[in-house]
Amino acid sequence: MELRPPPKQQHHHHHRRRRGGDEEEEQEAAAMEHGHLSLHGGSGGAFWRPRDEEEKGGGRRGEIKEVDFFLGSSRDVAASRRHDDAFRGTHGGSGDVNIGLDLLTTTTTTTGAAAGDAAAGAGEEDTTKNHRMEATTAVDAELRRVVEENRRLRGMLDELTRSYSALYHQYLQVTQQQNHRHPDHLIMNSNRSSLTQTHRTAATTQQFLEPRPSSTAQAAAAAADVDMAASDDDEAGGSDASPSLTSNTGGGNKIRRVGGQDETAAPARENGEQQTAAELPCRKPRVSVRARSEAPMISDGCQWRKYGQKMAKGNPCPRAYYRCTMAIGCPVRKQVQRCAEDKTVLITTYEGNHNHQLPPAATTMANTTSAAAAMLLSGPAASRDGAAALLGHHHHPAAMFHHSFPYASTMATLSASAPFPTITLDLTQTPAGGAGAAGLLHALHRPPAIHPGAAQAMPFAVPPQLAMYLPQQRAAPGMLPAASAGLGGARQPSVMETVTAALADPNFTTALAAAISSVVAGGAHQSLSTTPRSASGVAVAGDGNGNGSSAAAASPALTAAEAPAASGSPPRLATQSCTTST
DNA sequence: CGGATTTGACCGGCGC
DNA sequence: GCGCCGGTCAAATCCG
Ligand SMILES: [Zn+2]
Repeated sequence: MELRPPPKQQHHHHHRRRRGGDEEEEQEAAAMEHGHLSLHGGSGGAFWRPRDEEEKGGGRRGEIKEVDFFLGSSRDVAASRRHDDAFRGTHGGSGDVNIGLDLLTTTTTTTGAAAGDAAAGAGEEDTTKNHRMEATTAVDAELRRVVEENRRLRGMLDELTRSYSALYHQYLQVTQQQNHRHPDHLIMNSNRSSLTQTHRTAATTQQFLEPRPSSTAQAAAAAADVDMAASDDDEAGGSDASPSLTSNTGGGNKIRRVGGQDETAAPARENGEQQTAAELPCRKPRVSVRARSEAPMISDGCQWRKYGQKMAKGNPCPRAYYRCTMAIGCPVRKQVQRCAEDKTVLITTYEGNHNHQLPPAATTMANTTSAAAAMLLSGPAASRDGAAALLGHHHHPAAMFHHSFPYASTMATLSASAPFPTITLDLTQTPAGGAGAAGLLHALHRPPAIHPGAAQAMPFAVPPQLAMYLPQQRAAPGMLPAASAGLGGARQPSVMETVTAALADPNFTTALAAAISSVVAGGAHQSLSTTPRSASGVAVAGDGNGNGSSAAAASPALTAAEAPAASGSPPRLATQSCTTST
């Protein structure tokens, strides 16, 4: 810093560079200072404005679902209870007779005795009463049955959701392993565990992925399952605050080294850890989205700060560089550029994983993207099937995929070219209404390095379902050197299977969730009609909590739900080109 | 006044 | 080693 030349000199790059390094340092320092950084993240998550939901019909649904999900076990009871009440209320309202019954219902046990007394009084009445009694009991029984069933369903749903997540994690894990086949014993371990038990795996994975050494907690966590995961999250939150995590998250970020002087000097060291950690041989995967939009930038639910603009050699239109500002230190970057041929098409490329939670809208997109990525990952064959499925069979996972992920309706392309693997989602050709029809899924190449990480790298969002359980994970996966290993190897098939499963699952879960929630809610049915889209909702839920701020972890569902209170970011673009039709 | 943009310079990688 | 090129920085500027 001292060395820094007069402000004016922009020509002295080395100095500048150095400065850059400093900045980085500063940032880190800042992060550290705010031990509660994680909190920030959490709050951020909280403040995803509801606006997003409002923007989009689908969003709302997601909301609801989300609640249900999270509530999961703890809130479950309450919810069901509520449900019961509602039920009863309805009944009473509808039938006059019922009113009486209702009362009786409450006192079921006593009924018998009471009846007896009454009987003593008068014969006819007695019979009537008996009848009524019977009716009452019958209804009551029915009601109970229904409630019980409802509860069961909920349980199942919960379970499903959980396993799905676990599975997904597993999948990620496996893929990762393959990608960097490094002799890490850890990897091996994780692998084995993954094969054995899903739940456990999830926990393990988390650990594994987790940058910092929290081995002790792990065991417990592993055993514990989801809940444990939550606790881990807390921990994670703490870590978030720490610089290391940040760096990890940044993954690909490279810190610029200063000119010689700096190097010689000690200063580098502090950064050192970050640098090394951050520095990766391979570029992280990217996700790019093509959408029609007049606006200079599509609204993806995140806040971005422009940090550069350049004229790309290929086209007349400049390319703009943005950085995510939703959370301090969020490493995610994106570049926006108009397509040379068709200027109405806006190409947005995302890189990195968010270190914070994303707004619902963003999550939806993220889901779609990740799902698409997964599909692509699964390999050419799978994709082919997928296409076929689109055309007709709805049983096929791919078909479901499209159903659930509106954004997917178009076309996803995976390209290995360039230093980084890139997944491209083409949203330009979709007719507004039809999700299924036009959609086509393409897998062009199978670049060596595509892995779930890519999905995570995804722009808008963090890994969907995972986030919930693996707060920190986002950091690790994305940056792994893709190059090391392809999906290749004997393992591949299993991976594919996993992927398929993963894809299939979400839908099911989603649909189920939608159905249930709508029923429970008694009000919102839209979800059913529109259906699957709700998947996003699910994901959102997961994300919200997942991100790991301790706060979030503490009261996940609540946080997610309530959070969207007030953050005023102006409802910027109407451009949901992506959202709606584009 | 603080935060976001603008914009020209700077850097590292890559191909020649 | 040089120049191109994609990215990034950060001073200057804009804007609410
Ligand atoms: Zn972000």
